[in-house]
Amino acid sequence: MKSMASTSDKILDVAESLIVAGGYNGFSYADISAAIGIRKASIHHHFPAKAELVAVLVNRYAKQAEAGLQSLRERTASPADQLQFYVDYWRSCIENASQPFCVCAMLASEMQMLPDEVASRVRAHFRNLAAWLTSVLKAGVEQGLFRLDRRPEEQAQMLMASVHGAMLSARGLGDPGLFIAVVGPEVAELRAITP
Amino acid sequence: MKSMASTSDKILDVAESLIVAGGYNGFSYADISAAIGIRKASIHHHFPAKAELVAVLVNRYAKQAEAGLQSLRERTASPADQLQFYVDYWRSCIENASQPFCVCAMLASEMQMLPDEVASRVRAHFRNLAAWLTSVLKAGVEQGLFRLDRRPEEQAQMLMASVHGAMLSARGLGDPGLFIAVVGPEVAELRAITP
DNA sequence: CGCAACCTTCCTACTAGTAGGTAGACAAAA
DNA sequence: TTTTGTCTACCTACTAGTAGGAAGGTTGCG
Repeated sequence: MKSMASTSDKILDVAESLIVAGGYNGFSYADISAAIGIRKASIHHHFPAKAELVAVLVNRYAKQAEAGLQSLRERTASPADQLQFYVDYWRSCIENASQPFCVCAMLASEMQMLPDEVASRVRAHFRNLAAWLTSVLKAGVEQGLFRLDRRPEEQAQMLMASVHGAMLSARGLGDPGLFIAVVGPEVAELRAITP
Repeated sequence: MKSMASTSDKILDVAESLIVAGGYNGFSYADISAAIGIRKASIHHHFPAKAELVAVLVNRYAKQAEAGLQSLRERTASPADQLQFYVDYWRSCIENASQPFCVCAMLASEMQMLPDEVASRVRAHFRNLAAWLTSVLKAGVEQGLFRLDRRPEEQAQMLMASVHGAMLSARGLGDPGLFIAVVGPEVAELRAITP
């Protein structure tokens, strides 16, 4: 049997899904308290302040994401497949509603009123993700798998925007299938243009 | 002299900019009260409940947007120029920080915890925007200005996602210029593929 | 006209409930 | 014994929302 998560991990897990649902101002210690059967004060023992809790949460999220992307790049030979796996990961998250939005994308929309300690970590994750996409695109170009119309840096930003925008459309229109309907062709186009 | 806006319009104006900054849960009647020098109770006189205020606000926003897009289609001959004006509108909003995010995109990210009366209006605006983009693309194809790889409906969804995703990237990375860096090429590509 | 009834807008003063956060007691583990 | 985790009980500030009334304009009517 597993499920031996520590209390602080449980707190972060619940907070994460609450943030995905409603953002930084969309949840409270009371919500977490109710969800995991612990008093508010006990949460303050683990995370004295809300800003700190979310900062730790974003740290953990970014670290997991980076590890996932890193191992994806190591284990998967083709940059084209790396991109496909990345997109499929989000497709399944959104379609089975397990995590229908990116934590950092959610927080990025509220950037203007986020505590500094949170905002800077969100920015860092955006930079990391853009860098990973850039490196995958570059590798793909070197291997003759992709031919890009733009510089890899620009194309990576365009791809990242598509992914986040597609999440937003899926939410806004209440149609999970929209995610892959938007992102799928965008990725396919990179592979198709191989003259 | 102008600036003879009614109190309820002032309330909506302030609420709009507060929502753009922090979303539905990111503002309170007290914030509006402080911004326009009126008591909280007076705001409740105009808008009894918060959900109603935001519903009216989204209605107004969607109506203005629809009128703007409609007149753009009537006054501007080329579908290619219509698209360009649309994108440039947002570029200037973002670059001079006058309204650096779409109200409905902001609310769409919080969709899961929005009151029904607000959520349905946000969905409606997304549908309207997608429909407008679709019709512009269709007209462009008919006039031989665009040649799309996908059906106009799909291409419109991809374009809408790019626009929203680009707004998010500009925010998340704190770089207003990113908006046009992402959306510009996306639009240019539609025009370029005219064999 | 004069005057009352009404309506709109705003106010002060309040409610019940929730926000994030604190102090200190207690039990179990190291 | 000290540390760790949890608890009860509490605090202050703020949340959306309500009650009741004052000021001023508008309308209808004798």
